[in-house]
Parts: sequence; C-alpha cells; structure tokens
Amino acid sequence: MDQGGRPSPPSLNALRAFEAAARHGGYVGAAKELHVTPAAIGTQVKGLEAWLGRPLFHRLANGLVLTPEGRDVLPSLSAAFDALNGAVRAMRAVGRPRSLTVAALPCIAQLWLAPRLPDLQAAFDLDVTILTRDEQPDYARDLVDLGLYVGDAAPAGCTSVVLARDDLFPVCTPALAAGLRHPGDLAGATLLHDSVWRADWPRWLAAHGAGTLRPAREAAFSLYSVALDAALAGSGVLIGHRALVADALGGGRLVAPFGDRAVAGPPLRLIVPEGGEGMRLAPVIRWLSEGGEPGRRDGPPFT
Amino acid sequence: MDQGGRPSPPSLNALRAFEAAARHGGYVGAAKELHVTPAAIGTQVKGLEAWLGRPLFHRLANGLVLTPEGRDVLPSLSAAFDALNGAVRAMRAVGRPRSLTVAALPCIAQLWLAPRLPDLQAAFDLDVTILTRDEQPDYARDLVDLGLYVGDAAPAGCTSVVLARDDLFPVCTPALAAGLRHPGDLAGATLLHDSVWRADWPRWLAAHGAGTLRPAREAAFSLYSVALDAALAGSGVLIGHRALVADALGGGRLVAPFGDRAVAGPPLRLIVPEGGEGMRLAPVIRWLSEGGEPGRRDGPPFT
DNA sequence: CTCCAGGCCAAGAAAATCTTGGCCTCAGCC
DNA sequence: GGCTGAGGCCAAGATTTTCTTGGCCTGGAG
Repeated sequence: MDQGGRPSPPSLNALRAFEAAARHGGYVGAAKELHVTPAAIGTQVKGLEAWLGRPLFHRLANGLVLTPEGRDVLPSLSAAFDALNGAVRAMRAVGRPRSLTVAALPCIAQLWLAPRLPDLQAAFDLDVTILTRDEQPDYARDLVDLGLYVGDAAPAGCTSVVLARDDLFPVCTPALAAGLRHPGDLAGATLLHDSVWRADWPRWLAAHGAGTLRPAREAAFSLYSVALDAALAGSGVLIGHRALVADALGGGRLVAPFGDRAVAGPPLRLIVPEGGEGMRLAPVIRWLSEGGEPGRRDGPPFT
Repeated sequence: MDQGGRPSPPSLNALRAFEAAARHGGYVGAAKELHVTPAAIGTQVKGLEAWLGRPLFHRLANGLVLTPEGRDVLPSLSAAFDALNGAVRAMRAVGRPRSLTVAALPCIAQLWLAPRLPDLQAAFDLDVTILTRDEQPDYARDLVDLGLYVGDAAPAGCTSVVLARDDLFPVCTPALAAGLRHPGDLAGATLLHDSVWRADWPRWLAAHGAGTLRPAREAAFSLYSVALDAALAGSGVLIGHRALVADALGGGRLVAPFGDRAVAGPPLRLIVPEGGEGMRLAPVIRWLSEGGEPGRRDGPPFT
C-alpha cells in the first residue's frame, strides 16, 4: 500500500546502453557507438540489471553473453530504438529540409568530394555537412544521409552506386618520371603511400613483376592528401588511386610513368541507406553518380 | 569538413518531454506524467527546438499548439515511445514474473482490496504492489497491470470487468439506526461523507424525497475509511458504498437503516489494459471477478 | 610466461536535469 | 475597467545523473 512508491521506469539512457551492448556483444562496441567509455556502459547496464532484479548478461572472461532474460527482452527493445531513431531522423529532415550529411574517408572527402562540393551545393541549394571518418558509420543509427567509401560491396542494409573505379598505379612529377622506364626502376626511388593503405605498393609491385623489389626509401603519411602533396613536390613516387589523383593528372602536374599498368582496387562507392530518405535524395544521388557535373537537373530536387 | 563534429542526436529525455507535452497539449500535463515540474519540460522542449532549428510549438496565451513540423513528427515519435514502453513492460514481466501491480482509489484499496489481498497472494503466489491514486493512471505508460476504480466505462484502450455494483445507501451503528424510520429523520443526524464524493448524500436524498433536507451537522473526510471509522464509532450516518461497507454490514457492526432504498452508482470495475499481459493475468482477473474467493484455481497461473 | 583484450570498481569530475521564484500575457469574470 | 488564475518563460542555483580516470582482475593467444 505504498502511497507514492510508484514503480519508476528505468532511465532511457540505461535502456539504450543495454541495447547497444547487447547488439555489439560487448561494452567496447557499445561505448564506441554511443561515444562514451566502456565503463559508462557498464555502469548503466548494471543499473538496469539492478532495476530488473536479475542479470542481463553472463560475464565471461572474454566478453558478455546475454542471459535468457536478456535474449527475451532484446528484440522488442531494439525495435523500439530503431523506431525512435527513425523518428529522430525524420525530425531532422523536417527541421532542415535542405541539409545533406555525407560520411567519407578523409582522403575521399578531400580529394574527390571537396572539388565537387561547390557545384553540388549550387546545383541543389544544399547545406552539406561532411563527416570524415576512417570507418563507415552505422547508417541505421547515425544521422548520416550518404556514405562515400571504397569497397567491393555496400554494408548490410544499404544499397550503393559505383562512382568510379579506383585503380592503383604509380604517379609522380614529370621530372621523376623521366627516370622510370620499368617497374624495376622503382628500386632507386622513394615510394610514398598512405599508412592505412600500406598494402597498395606491394599489390602493384607484385602484379607487375617486381614483388621482391626493395625501394631505396619509403615514406608513409597518415593522410593521403599529404602524401599527394609530397608527390607533387617531387619527393617520390606515390601509389595513386585513380579517383583521388585524377585532378593532378589532368592538370599535368603528375604523370603516370607506367601508363595504364594498373591493378584494380575496390571501387569508390556512394552508399545509400535503405529505407531512409532515398526519395528525397534521388536527384543528388543521380547527380553524383553521373560524375558530379553541374547543371544537370531534371526538376526540383526536393518536393 | 568538420572532423569530429558529428550531428549528435537529441537527448532521449528531451524527446520524451516533447512527446508528452504534445500529447497532453501543454507542459503541465506532461510534467505530471513525467513527475517533474513544468519548467523542466519547457527547458527540454526548448532544447529540442534548438537542436531542430525551428519551433515545435506555437506559444499561445493559454497553451501550446503544435506547429506543422511538430505535427509531422509527433506520430512516429509517439509510436516509438509506445514501443519502448511496451519493451520496458515486457522487461519487468521477465524480471519479476510473479509480480502484480494494481492501481486503485485509496478507499477501494483499503476497504475492498486489502481484505482480499492475503487470499489473492496465497492463491497465486504473487508479489502484489498497490498504488493508491485518486486518478486513474495512464495504463499505456505507467507500469500498472490492473486498475480498480468506480466508473461507468473503462478508459480508452482498456477493457473492464464489473466486480460489484456500488449502490449508495446510508449506514450507521445499530444504536443510531433506532432513531431513523424515514429519510426525513436524517435532519437530526450528522451526515458523514468522503470529500471527493460530496455528491453522494444529495443524490440519495433527492432520490428518496428529501432533496431539500438540511442536516443538523455534516462531516467530510478526505479518506473514506476514516469516515467509515467515524460511522463505526457512532459519530453519524455515513453514505455507504455497497462495495466498501459490505464487511462492516456483514459483521453487524453497521446496519442500513433504510434497508434496500439505494441509488445506483457507477459500479466497481477491474480495469485491464488491452494488449498488455492479459494472458498472464487471466486467472487473476477471473479470480477477482468471481468475488475474490480463494482456492479457485484451474491451473498454474503463470506459464 | 607474458601480453592483451575486456570487464569491474571506486572516486571524483562533468554534464544534464530539475526546482525555485519571479515575471509576463491572455481569457474569463466581476 | 480591473481582478484573478492558468499557463508559459526565464535565470540562478541545487541536485541528480552520467561520464571519465586509473587501477585491478581474469582468461586466452602468442
């Protein structure tokens, strides 16, 4: 007969933390998703378990496993948070009808998207937000409209459009190129590459009969655009991604010393979350997939 | 090209505050629902509007009206929170499979439910939580399994079972009853009533030809059970609710001086939220609707 | 055998949230 | 016309929730 003792519901944040932890199978993944530390997730989950009166996870040495109770509860909880996410997404679309958020690899953002940005904004009157992230976002949960990544397939729950092949081939200044006739000549050169793409050079060399070549020097850059700057400055030979060095090649500032001897890499893809606002964004997607040329509008982009 | 500037989603609490405010058409109602002050709701809504970049409510002098944006957004948001609520409810059921939470008018809790509670708990091995509240809870949102209120109908979204008629008729100690032959004799008595049911006496008097009667004295009690105690002590004549004075009548401690001259009031109803755990609770509901006699089990109450 | 990933905990810091109390505006009503 | 009450707004400060830090513990992999 407790007068005021209402059974207060658990905090929404605790529910969200548990849901994320269960989905990721651990606190670390959940923490990353929610942009907090694993300990914070742990605290929240513990609080929820206290509210419930029984554990939701079995704590094993190497991670977490849902208890039967947790397994029973998870689906409806996940569905609810998906619905909530959808509502928030719709809300943002209502609030900023002319905004577009694109997630992309830093180098793609800088070297492929940035040059096209003015035309894109002009063509559609958009406020574009660019998120540069090394990993693809979770399109179902993050407030991201489109992704721009290289890969052989779209992540689950997304469709994709191939925007450009992304062949690999060496590029350098014309001056350096003069001394490069055969792949073997690279042994005397400085090879430039992006540190997250350290496999690029070995792949190309192996494909062109120089798998055992040990270059005179190497230089790794954590940002591809810095590596590109180095190549432009004549510091060495960069393993070029076609989509990213096209500009420099077109202007003649860089050349491909070995011509069309390329190896194919995963293409540059425009990632489109399914079930999202595909409708609203269709003209933008078309524009991008047609190469980003301005002034190609069939009608008003938004209705 | 903002590196870390992710478009952080709005806080879950802000979303909930807005949803409640929109549903109630004002901060006051929402504040009551969420057990905070209206100012807190206002702050949250303002924060959400700031995140959105546009207002969700038109502020009128006498209240709030949703803007078109707000109206667009509300349905999906409400649906999401309904889903979340359902998940929480399911969670609690998983965590405490033998618990039952009943909301009831204080007087009903005390005078009708409390006497039956031991048998109920014994019959079903339940942990019963009783919430005494003057107003019916929001069954869709509060963590309440059943309600016990008088009324002519179940609230929206609920079904109900009539547990007992709730006729009104005067009751008093046998000693006092000796002086009461006709309704008119009440003019010389002290009339007892519950302050939230101040209409009871006038209704009965009007129905029995004493509409203009002005009693010698009146006494109002904020708790019906206290009024009942007063009647038991011989302080006056209580306007009795059949469901609540049955015990005292049965024991002979009170009598009905005018016999079966009663007026019908809204019956006592057991409120059962739809779509909830009707299944799980079916045996309990049957037991209660059969008058709360113990030992009438067809099978295990929970599966 | 050592290292590492991943979880746990406690203490303190930071942030979100709530309350208070005063102000303003309007509608309804003397 | 002036009063009154409902309902919203705001700022300041208190409170509660949530997060981080840093150290500890465990079991599996190299």
